[in-house]
Amino acid sequence: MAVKAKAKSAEKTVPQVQLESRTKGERTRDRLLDLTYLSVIRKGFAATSIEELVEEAGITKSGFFYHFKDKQDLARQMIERYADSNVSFIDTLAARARELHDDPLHSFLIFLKLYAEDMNEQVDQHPGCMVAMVTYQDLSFDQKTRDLTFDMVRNWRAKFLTWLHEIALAYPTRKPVDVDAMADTILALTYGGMTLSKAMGDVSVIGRQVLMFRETVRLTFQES
Amino acid sequence: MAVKAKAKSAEKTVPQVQLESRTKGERTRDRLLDLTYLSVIRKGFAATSIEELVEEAGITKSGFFYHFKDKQDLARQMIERYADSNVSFIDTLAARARELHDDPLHSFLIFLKLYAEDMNEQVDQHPGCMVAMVTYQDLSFDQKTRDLTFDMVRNWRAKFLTWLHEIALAYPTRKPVDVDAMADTILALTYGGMTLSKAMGDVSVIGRQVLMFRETVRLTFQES
DNA sequence: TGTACATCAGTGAACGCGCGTTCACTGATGTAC
DNA sequence: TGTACATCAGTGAACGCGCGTTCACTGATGTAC
Repeated sequence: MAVKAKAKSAEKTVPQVQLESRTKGERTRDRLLDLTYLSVIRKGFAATSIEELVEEAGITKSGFFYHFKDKQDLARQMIERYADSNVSFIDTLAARARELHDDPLHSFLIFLKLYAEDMNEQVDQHPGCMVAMVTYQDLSFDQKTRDLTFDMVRNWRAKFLTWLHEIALAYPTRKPVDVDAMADTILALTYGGMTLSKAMGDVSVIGRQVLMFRETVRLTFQES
Repeated sequence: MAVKAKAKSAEKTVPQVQLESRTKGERTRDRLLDLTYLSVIRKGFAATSIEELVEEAGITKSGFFYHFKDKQDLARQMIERYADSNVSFIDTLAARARELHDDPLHSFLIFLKLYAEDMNEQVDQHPGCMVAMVTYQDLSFDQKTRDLTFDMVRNWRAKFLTWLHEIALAYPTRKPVDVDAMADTILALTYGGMTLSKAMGDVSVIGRQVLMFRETVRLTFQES
């Protein structure tokens, strides 16, 4: 979420008031996508009305249809943007962990710690609950949108799997380890933990689950 | 899901055709609740229309309002019935496990095995995804309905917690164990595993996750 | 620098459809005497 | 056993509201010459 704008500013010598590199239309579109995201998480996609979105965005309904072909288009664009930011979130965290330790196991343990901390902070803006939404409301979203979501899940899963294979190679164990299931565990604990933390009103659930899992990973590969 | 009907049959000597002890109205109401459950899981509550439900049930829309005050009433009754069957499902499994072994740890391990097997079988009819639905669509359901759901979660959690405390007492460990987090893990893996298995099209996810967790429990308390 | 045209980012009014809900009515079954 | 009434489990028609979508139009900004 760093400050990114302001790429090429003043070529006309006159230092115009250009604090924002995006056009007016792009800003409106982004605002609509933000509002959609929040509403979908709170109420589901079917209960998210265009009427309501445009009121919050401060434009008219017809203005909405200038930006989006129809409601399905809105869903697709929202999910697309969400998936992108989500993948880059994980990539950043993974890169940081790799940076802090060369060994695959130790960097993975660091990654899990960073992940747990981040999850505790993100409280209500949980990334990933979108996956649950799309999964359980499969008739509200079209095929393209669902595919985007599931690709994201597979993407995450594949990343974890590669990493775990690397670890398994460096740390051979006596008993065989089900690395596939291990890769799934992070995702399962994330999605389930989010549900649970919302239901119980306790934001620390995911973090604690991930830390417990971290201990399991450590013990699995480090049984001296 | 055993055969339950047929309590008091023929008091009038004439052995009337009374294979079903429930009245006609009760049967219709139950059918509506079944259809609602399936539709809510597939599309969410807001996207579940009364029109559609009554068509599938073979009655008219006004017939629906004979059974339910309004749409919220439908949600409440559906969740209520669902929560009841869910609690009794867990209770049955737990009782069976206790029956098979006296020791709290071993019966718990048996319980987890039974639970894992059941989850693999229930495939599409996953109990508990209702929790995710209600949680993520909190504005579609009224307070009463949400409370019912969250009470169910707390109910489950409390049962696991009691059991784990019993185990911790019988099997003291060197390092302190976070039993609260452990109780949450079963729920988190269930809810997250369901999401994941729907997203990946792989029904075995929950079962494998629970079995991995089972191993963790065993190692935690049985480190010789 | 001024004019002509194109694109951007919308507005305002209208549409038809489906949805939840109401209301007066009804045929079948149950119960009282 | 027959009649009177009550309850059960609905029907059929109508309602108003909100929603997604369309369409003709428009003021502001950008670009070409």
